[in-house]
Amino acid sequence: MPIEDKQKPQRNDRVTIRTVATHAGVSVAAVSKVMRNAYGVSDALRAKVTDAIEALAYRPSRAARGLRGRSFTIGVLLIDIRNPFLPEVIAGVNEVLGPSHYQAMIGVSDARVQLETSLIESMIDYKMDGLILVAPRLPSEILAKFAVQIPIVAVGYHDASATAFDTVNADDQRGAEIAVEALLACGYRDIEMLSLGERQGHAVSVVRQREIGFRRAMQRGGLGSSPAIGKIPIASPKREEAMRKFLSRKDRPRAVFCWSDLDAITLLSLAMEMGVRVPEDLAVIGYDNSPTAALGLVNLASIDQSGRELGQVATRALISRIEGRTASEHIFQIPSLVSRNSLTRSGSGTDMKQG
Amino acid sequence: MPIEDKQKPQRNDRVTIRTVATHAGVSVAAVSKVMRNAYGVSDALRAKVTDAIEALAYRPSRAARGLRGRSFTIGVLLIDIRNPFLPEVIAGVNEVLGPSHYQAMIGVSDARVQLETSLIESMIDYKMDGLILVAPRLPSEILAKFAVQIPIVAVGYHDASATAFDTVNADDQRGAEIAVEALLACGYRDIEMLSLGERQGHAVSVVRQREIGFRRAMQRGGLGSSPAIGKIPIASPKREEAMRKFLSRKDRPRAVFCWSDLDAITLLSLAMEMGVRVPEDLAVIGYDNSPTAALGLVNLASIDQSGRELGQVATRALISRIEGRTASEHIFQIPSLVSRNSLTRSGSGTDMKQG
DNA sequence: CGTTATATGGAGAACGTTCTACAACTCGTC
DNA sequence: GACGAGTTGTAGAACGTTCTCCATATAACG
Repeated sequence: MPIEDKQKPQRNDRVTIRTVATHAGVSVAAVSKVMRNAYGVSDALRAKVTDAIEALAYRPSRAARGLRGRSFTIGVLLIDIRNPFLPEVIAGVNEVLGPSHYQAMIGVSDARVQLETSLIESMIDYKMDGLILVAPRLPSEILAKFAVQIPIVAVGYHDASATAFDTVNADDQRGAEIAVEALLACGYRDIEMLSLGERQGHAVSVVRQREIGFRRAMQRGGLGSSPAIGKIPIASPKREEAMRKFLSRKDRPRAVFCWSDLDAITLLSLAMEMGVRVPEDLAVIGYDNSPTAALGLVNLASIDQSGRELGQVATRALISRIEGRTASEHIFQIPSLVSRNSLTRSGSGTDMKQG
Repeated sequence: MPIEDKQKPQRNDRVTIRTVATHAGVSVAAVSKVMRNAYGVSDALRAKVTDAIEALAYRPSRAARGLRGRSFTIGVLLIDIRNPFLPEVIAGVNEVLGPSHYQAMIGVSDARVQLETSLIESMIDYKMDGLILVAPRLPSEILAKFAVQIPIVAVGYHDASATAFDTVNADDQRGAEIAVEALLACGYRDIEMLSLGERQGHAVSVVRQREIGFRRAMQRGGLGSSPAIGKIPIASPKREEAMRKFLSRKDRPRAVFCWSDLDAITLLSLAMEMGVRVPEDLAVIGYDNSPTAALGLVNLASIDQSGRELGQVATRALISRIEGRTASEHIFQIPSLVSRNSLTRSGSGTDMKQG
């Protein structure tokens, strides 16, 4: 079949929408229409175009797409890549995105507000179609401002009053309550929480929510109106120092609830080094049910909040918002207890999962 | 009837390069020149423009930049986000990128060749300036084809003959030798390796390189011409089953070298469950020196290959290639041994048996 | 037949940058 | 006062899409 040659020198070897149009003998607009599944395309035209796309192995430029329309990319912002809980969220995101035509690009902010801001801006500048922010540090007003420019779903960010963006959370208050209830059920009364020492107490953060749940459950259990909450710094040398201090305290509590498995596991390790027996001298319960906690060597009881599901739900919410939903959604999941030997010597040592 | 993608992008009065130009009373080209630090800009002009940029909080659109020039973004492709070694690489990348004007965007391929290809293509389509591929699965010819379109540095990919792209590796052969030498130095003679059971043996992969080093060191130590190498599948249920089988073998070796801490740590856990004492009954040495290995509870001897440094070096290599280098570079780092209790009871006196 | 509605395809203006080519202006220098 | 040589700024053509009109062909109807 003769193809009309427009004498247009193809200096670049890249296959563009124009190459496809020429090859199929149709207009650029027609190809674009087929690509976008737009209205007003006959079966014959569609066939011609898809054949040409196939033959030329055409891939639309995301950069050019972003300039005008959608880029079919969603950005995921992680606060920290070393916390083993976060990869689970990514896995969930990818599972939902897999069959769709969207792709995820991940940025890592390392818990620095400055970098977080600039990554969000970059993602907007890339004309990404939506953002999933995992445990962002920015205040709600700032997020709301960004949300005007791009659909946003925040995970691990407790602000159910936000109207500009969606949130997806495990119920961290309830999770902490479950932890305390489990300790109480084992007969422990002298209970403390080891929380995270952040510079500014971020009311929306999962950590603060867990503190609230801890306090409520303790009060409900009749254990004082202001139960003890210790703060462990995030930086490494001071972090272990604080834990050692806790472990060697004379009035060390009988049981401890750690805000995260990360801390609980380090605590377990230090306890072993210092000859503090777990659970005989000190019962420990963590949060996240990370893979390391499940190791027989570690055997850490933990609150499970399925990062995978969180990622899946967040992704679905984001897509629905991209496709036009405007009312904000705030989704909660209920965490559950995974009982292991650090809580009580339970005989077999196999996992016991309870609602 | 066809489904039409409908979207109403909010009309946003974005600050563009044109806004800045008008505000500063200069041309668009002048602003672009200042942005790019190009030649032929007077101090007065520069001052006017930077003031306007500041006043308007102008951010250039990466999408538009990518269409014409550079996007100042580099793509990082991770084979798997759950392996705790990989976050270290990212950390190294971010450290080098931090002070520069480049930013990293990460894609996760989940070890699927199909997804890996499409992510690389996406990153090219985004007009990213360069790619760091961490332990890619694609064959060298394919990578070379991509490398024509975009600068590529492969990490954990042994192909020193590649001319189209750079490689950055720890010397995995040497690492395995060091592991065997350490086991020999402890007096163990009956040594096996537990390697990864991949579908197609990928000669460029770190795993195969470690097998080569293992064989060479064993032969050099006079321990047979074809030492035993077991294969552990990657999928979870079969994986533990294979390890249990190994641990309960009557002719189980006295010492084992695992290709990765991931496997070594699981092995340690199962050994404890099954009553196999480490190191008394079985000495174990891993690879990667991951944070979990360093835990007192785990205390796994391991070969350290500093993922952070690998990330840093790869990033510097990529930037130099983006800035014009054309000859390929193949960089090696020498790994080192971190001795811990899983290798030999070394005096710190920690007990592997929990309780 | 003429008129109108509908279905299909195309022209061409955005989108926000980069960067080449060139204009204008200042200094010397002969 | 003509002529380079150098310096500083600008105009305008890409880049590869999307998407709003608009043109044309066909069908439906009086």
